Amino acid sequence: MHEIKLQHILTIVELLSKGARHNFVEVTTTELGKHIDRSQQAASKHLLDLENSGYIERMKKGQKFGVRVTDKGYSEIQSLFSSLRSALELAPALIEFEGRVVSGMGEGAYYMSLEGYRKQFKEKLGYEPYPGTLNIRLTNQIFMNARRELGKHPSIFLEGFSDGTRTYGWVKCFPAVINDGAVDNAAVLVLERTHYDDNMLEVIAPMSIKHEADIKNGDRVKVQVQLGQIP
Amino acid sequence: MHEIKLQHILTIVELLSKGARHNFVEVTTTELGKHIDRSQQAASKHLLDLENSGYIERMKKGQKFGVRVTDKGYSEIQSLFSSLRSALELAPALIEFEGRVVSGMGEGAYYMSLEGYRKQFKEKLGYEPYPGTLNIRLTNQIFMNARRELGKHPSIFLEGFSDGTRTYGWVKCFPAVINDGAVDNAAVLVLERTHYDDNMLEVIAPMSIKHEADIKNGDRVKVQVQLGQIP
DNA sequence: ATTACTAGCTTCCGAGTAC
DNA sequence: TGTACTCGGAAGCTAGTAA
Repeated sequence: MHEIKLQHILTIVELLSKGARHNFVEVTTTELGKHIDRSQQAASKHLLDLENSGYIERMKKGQKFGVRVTDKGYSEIQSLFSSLRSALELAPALIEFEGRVVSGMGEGAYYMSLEGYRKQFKEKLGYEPYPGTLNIRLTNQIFMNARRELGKHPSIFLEGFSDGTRTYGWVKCFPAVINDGAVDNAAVLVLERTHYDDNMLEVIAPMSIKHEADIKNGDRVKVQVQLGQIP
Repeated sequence: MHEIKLQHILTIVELLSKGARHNFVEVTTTELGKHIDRSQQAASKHLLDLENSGYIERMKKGQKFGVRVTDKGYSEIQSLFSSLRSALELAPALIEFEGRVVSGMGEGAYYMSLEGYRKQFKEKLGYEPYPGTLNIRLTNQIFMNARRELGKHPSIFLEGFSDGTRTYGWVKCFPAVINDGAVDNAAVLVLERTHYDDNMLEVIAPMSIKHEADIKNGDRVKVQVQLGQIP
């Protein structure tokens, strides 16, 4: 895969940023060492190794050297660059949860039916949720941790409001898919004032999820939250 | 600059491409070692080190581990990515030459005045060259090497032609700047059939370069060839 | 000034193996 | 199966120094 030794990466990068792609640039080993945070001797060794491997070329220029990165050296860095890019970009923006359906306490359904939320659902999600949230108890510590950090990610944000008597907190919605597509327009809710623990996941959809996905209380269920779809 | 150890880069990249940015993914040290071309023990050590440094988080998941890259780990990779990008992109596409002006042999000027070339100059460079090329003898081995490889780069290409009697070879033109801008619309020529050595540089411009830049035979002169401006 | 050799130290890795 | 310990060797680094 990567022929080049990792230790040499910073050295080539430093040379490239000095313009050594097309020109022989004057670089002293002392100066180079300082930039890559190594000793002068290490820098010298790097240049020797890189030269022997055909990644750079050097020309005596008085006492110093002129150094240039070869095509071979350049393409090695490009290759590494591509690896990094795909690792960073392809990181699927998708958080998976697994758990068991538990009977809803009716509470979520009540809040979601309030006019102050319903009109925001309609406006921002494009539908009014089926009256009744799906409650999922997460089974693994891993998922509980992920649940706890869900709120950090960009979300569809419903403002809190007041009905004169009391105030209601904000709600963050995360588009989600149930059981690999059995329901594909659900949303996981994160409430400002949650009434559950971190091991509970509350999910809504335009239709009854239990009916659509044919699941009942106690069944295992998979929820995939889609990140990166919110502008 | 980069806190992360270079040896750990491939490990994190591998984890990220498995989706470990947002989820705890199951990875065995054996499998991981195989991907980063190290032993199982090395992979295990990497994970331990990365965990202790706060670049990844792990959760026991049965016998295996669930591994996730933390924000800290992610931003380290992003930082390295940025370094690579600027090294690759900012690599100034500019080749510098230095040499001394020598008296032209008149030959270049003759060829450049031929109708077959002149109309191509007008069309592709936007001007007809001043009758008389500037001839520069390169002073340093470094520049001679660069001169030799100049022809490999993308250029403004003038086709060869025949006048019935004899044929004339192609000419590659490279936009160039003389003495830091004294003349900024010159062009270095690389001829198919060069009449000079690799240590000679032939330059044209719409006006007399000697007059514009106030130089005479024997003077030192700097020529900067601009690459990457040719589509 | 430079570059780069040598010696010695530290880090990293792989094999064997415990759990 | 897994992970990760110890240990011996290889690789990488630094300091000193030669040229």
